[in-house]
Amino acid sequence: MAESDGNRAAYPPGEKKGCDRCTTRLLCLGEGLTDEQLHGLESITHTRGPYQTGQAVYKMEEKFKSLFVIKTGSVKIESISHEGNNLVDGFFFRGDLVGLEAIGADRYQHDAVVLEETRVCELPFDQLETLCSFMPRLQHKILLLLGQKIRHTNSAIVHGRYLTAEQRLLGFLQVLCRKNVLQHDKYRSSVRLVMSKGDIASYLGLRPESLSRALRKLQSKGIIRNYGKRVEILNLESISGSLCK
Amino acid sequence: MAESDGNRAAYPPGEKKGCDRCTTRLLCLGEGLTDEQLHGLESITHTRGPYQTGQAVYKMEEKFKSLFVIKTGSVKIESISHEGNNLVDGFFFRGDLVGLEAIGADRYQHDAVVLEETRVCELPFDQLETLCSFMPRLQHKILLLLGQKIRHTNSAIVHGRYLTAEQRLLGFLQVLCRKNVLQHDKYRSSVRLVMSKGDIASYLGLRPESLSRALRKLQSKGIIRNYGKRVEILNLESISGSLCK
DNA sequence: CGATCAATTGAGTGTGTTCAATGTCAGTGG
DNA sequence: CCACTGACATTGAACACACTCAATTGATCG
Repeated sequence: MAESDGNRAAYPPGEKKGCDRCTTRLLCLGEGLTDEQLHGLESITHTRGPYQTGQAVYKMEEKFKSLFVIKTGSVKIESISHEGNNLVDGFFFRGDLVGLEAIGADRYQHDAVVLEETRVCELPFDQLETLCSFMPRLQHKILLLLGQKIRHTNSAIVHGRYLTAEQRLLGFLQVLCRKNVLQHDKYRSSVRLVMSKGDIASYLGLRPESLSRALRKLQSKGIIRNYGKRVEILNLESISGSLCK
Repeated sequence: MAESDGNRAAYPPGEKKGCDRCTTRLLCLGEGLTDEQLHGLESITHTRGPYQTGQAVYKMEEKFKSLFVIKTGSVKIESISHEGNNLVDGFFFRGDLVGLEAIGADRYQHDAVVLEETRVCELPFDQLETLCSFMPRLQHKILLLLGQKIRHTNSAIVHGRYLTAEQRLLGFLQVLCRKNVLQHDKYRSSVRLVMSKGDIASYLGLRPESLSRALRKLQSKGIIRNYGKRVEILNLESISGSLCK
């Protein structure tokens, strides 16, 4: 769980290369599969990277071909608004599956840009589909994931509409806490913001200025502490409270 | 294509009852399947209804079991916000597939409430999954639909965030026009609003008051004409213009 | 060390909200 | 047939929150 335990250590020497021993063991897809099935899944995957900050795993112009699982690092997906601005549509972390939005489309719907040094597993989608036909358990898992994605996206709509800037920010920090845990004792947890404030603002549907103000406000309320690229959450319970109010 | 050609006419006498000859021929799922495959699909479906205005096809409390295809009529899905208000999350019309949000969840995520006399086909999801294992084409179709759903929901987020009340309303009317066509010549089309203004407002993330003002504004601009439960769109091109501006 | 970009802060504006009042329409009963 | 009712829709006035624009500070990198 500690964040600095390197990636190398996770590959026992003598192990076969590639995804055979994926750090995350294809976290989101693999759980619940037999070893044999897992092996089948791993046989179609390819490791990619490491990508450096700012590089793209895929871009909007490219034909949709594969999904990607994040082994280490983090990724943002962004598109262009009608006005020509960059719009951040999501953040992904270790174990997350990226590219679901493009399923059934001709091309990717976003640029998937890396926020730090990042390695991923590529899963060619047509092969994944074929595999699903032989592995009902895997098929089930994929459907489940897509359902989750739909639910999550749906709740983001409510999130975006009916909540104030402060509430959105708190919700975001809460999610970030769960996904990207660094330290996390009962009353105090701290999050490293791998993405820029501008990206966060865009993701939350705010101007950077408004985000900045919201941060300051929460700090003055004693709920968080803003150290630039690191935010400390002092008062975790008040989060859920604020969200429900 | 003509919308008033009844449902009975689509069932040749002597044909087996049920969904064997679904009016919509399982529009969203069936296309591209062989007759034999289609028959397999239809063998797991059950007709439900007619439901009357206000009745629920399914409710939040119920265990997720089935997806539903709308044969005739229309449906809204709604949930409860943190503050306890009703939130309309979507509208569905003939041929649409309802319930995708619940895939992989324990229970349905919404109440699916009927807006007029409505008939649906029930598709038990576990049977659908099993069927998919034997019919890669169907599996592909389902995945495609889920992808579409994700994309659609995603774009709704942008929709909700960066557009003014007028723009949202225009976008909504545009979609409604495509789905729910009554008359539709090149410069003039008219939409019947099966749902209440309050539902529309909720769906667009507005107060009913704001929606009302937006309607008036667009009318004064000569883009639409508001006849209570029917809206005439006078100036279809200006819609896309307004959206991009 | 200056250059550049990100983040912050301030003042003024605008769009949608809130709250309250009025208007409209369908259904019901006198 | 008309008055009454209750839900839905519209309108108005004051307000709140996030936006815009502009200036300042801070961080990073050559």
